[in-house]
Amino acid sequence: MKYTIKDIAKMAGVSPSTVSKILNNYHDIGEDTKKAVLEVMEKTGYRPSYSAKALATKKSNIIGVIYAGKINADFNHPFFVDVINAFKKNIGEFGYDLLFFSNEKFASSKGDYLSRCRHYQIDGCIIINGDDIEASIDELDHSEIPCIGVDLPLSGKTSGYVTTDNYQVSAKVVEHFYLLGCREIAYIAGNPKSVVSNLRTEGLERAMQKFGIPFREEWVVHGDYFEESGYEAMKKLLSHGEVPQALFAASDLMALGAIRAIKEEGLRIPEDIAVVGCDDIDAARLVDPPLSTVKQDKEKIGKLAAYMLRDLMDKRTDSCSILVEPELIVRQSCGAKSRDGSNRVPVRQTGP
Amino acid sequence: MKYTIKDIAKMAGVSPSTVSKILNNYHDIGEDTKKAVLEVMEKTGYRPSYSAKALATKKSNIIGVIYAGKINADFNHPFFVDVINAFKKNIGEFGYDLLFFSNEKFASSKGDYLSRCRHYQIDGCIIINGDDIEASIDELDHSEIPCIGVDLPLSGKTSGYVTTDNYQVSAKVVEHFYLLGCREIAYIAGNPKSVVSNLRTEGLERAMQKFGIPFREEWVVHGDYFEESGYEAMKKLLSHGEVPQALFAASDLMALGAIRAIKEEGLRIPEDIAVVGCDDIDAARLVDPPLSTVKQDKEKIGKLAAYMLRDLMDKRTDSCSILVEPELIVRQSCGAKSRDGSNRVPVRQTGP
DNA sequence: CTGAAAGCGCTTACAG
DNA sequence: CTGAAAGCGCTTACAG
Repeated sequence: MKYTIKDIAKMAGVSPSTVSKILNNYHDIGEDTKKAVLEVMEKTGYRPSYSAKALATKKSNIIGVIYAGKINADFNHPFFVDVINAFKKNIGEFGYDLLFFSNEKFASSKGDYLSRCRHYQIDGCIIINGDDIEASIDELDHSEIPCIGVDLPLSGKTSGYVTTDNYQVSAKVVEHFYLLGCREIAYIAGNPKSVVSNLRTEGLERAMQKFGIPFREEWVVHGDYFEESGYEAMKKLLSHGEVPQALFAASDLMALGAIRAIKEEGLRIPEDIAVVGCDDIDAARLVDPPLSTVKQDKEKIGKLAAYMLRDLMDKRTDSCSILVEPELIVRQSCGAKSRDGSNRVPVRQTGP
Repeated sequence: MKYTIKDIAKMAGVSPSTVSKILNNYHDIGEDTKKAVLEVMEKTGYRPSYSAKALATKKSNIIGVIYAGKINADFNHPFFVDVINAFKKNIGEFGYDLLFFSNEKFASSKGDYLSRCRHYQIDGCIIINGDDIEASIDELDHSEIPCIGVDLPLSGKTSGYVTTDNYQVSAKVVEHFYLLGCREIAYIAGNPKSVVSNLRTEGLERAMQKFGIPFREEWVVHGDYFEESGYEAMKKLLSHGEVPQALFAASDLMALGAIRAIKEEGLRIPEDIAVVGCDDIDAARLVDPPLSTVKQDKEKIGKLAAYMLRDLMDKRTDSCSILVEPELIVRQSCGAKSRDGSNRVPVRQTGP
């Protein structure tokens, strides 16, 4: 049996308006009336209709989740899945549910995000960055609907974004290598069309400059984030005849591919080449040698996104943006730790 | 500017009823009228209000996604994330969006899934199985709302479920070991409270019986699916003094933990102990030796769930259930393939 | 402190 | 083939 606000009103001997006010925590309600109504609600297990409320208030308590642009995989993206997870948890505590747009049905009008948000009367959006962002994201960004970008700089008046400080990602690695005495650093970058990837390359270049390490173009090669491309990239790097002291790969998978190539050449890790990856995937700690890597604070990113979006929706803040510090996870592949886990004193000689 | 059905009607010189009929593809509409209205819609970029429609029709075009019971992680569960991904893709093509319930806000009434589904006028549900299922799942299962369980047998008149054939999971491993000449098979099981885990244990027992292999209680030990528990379990197994010819672990992570323990004892894989895991996580193909494993067909499970739910919602079918075949992925850890990838003739002697 | 009434934007018999 | 009217279940000024 499904009850409406009218039923409850009748059963409690009051008007629907009164019930509505109790539902919405108005304070000018008599104690006795309130108690009586609450009792009826309890007894009947009454639950207000969501769509009726949404229709009347033009508010939905629903947050839209958009995977913008081309993205390798929606849910099973190793980075975003954790971010969304943390986001869901935190925004859930504010009473919002999450609506994932299906792109398939509306393939033609897929881009028309604003219309779709209005259609559902979405209260706010979280937009996950892929490659080749559609133009209509811009439209949404600059609409009246609050949006938070993840790894995607938004500029609308009711928008904000959270990103890992991608400069720091490479800067931390460079610093670490520097302190270990490595000056010849090779780099396997990601897709040169990706904003994130380019920020990291830039960060690497700057950090090396800062430490007075020469940045050599021929030691930068691009992959596609997957293992095979890391293998190929490393083969190419080694084909020059020179062996770099250290390697930074923009993804753990590429780092693992590179390690395979290095081993095939009969070189040792970290003795001949120190390796650091990026992402901290599960496999990183399970392979041999355990892979040092840079980890993004996905929990914090998701949580910040939730809090920022809430503030935006409540009009407590204007557009805002935050950079989150990445963390360097030191395992054995970079040579800073010996197999038994103790710290090792850097013994390398600098320069050729 | 937001248009309503009234605006469109006025601009096209017809009644709202007519517009509504065009929106809903009624066939008794004059060609000219239709064309005129469509034109206005196009020009204005009109999008009907979702909540108004939902209120009037009591249909939402939204599918609820419920993670029932305690589950280690919602989105980043290695198995379910792929299932949901495939589900989303397929159900999206039927025009449905996905609503993920936030459990946090409603912690007290968390269990009251039925109310919440009615509240949103959810058209159907997909329910993901965790441990210790709440009683209210049962209520939902037996309600008028169509539900599909994943790894969760539902019994309602408008419910169905899809599961991997968990008997086959262990049966395939046993058969494989048998053909390699292994008769002494140890097993690291999962949580003894988990239905799935118990089905697999049962399947193992039966299959071994079928092949005339003795099932020894002392060679079954339980873990919690994570790496450390696999390590501990293997230590325990080896502490008996006897070394099994083969090991099946109910998760890849436990298999990797076990491999660590085996290596520590100075034993070789697969020469001394052949190992097969379960899940086919990324790390499985990246470790040394690459881990043989059993893979569930997550794509198919997600797709079937979508099709079955659609049929249930359209009342094209009654309750239904499907078992999906698992697949054995042969790599090097089980001894069937040599390092160079060629097949190896089983050379083991049977028995002690 | 409480209630009558209009309105949110659709759909759906029903009449013509 | 088209339209007038009632209804879906809430909220919100407004009056008292």
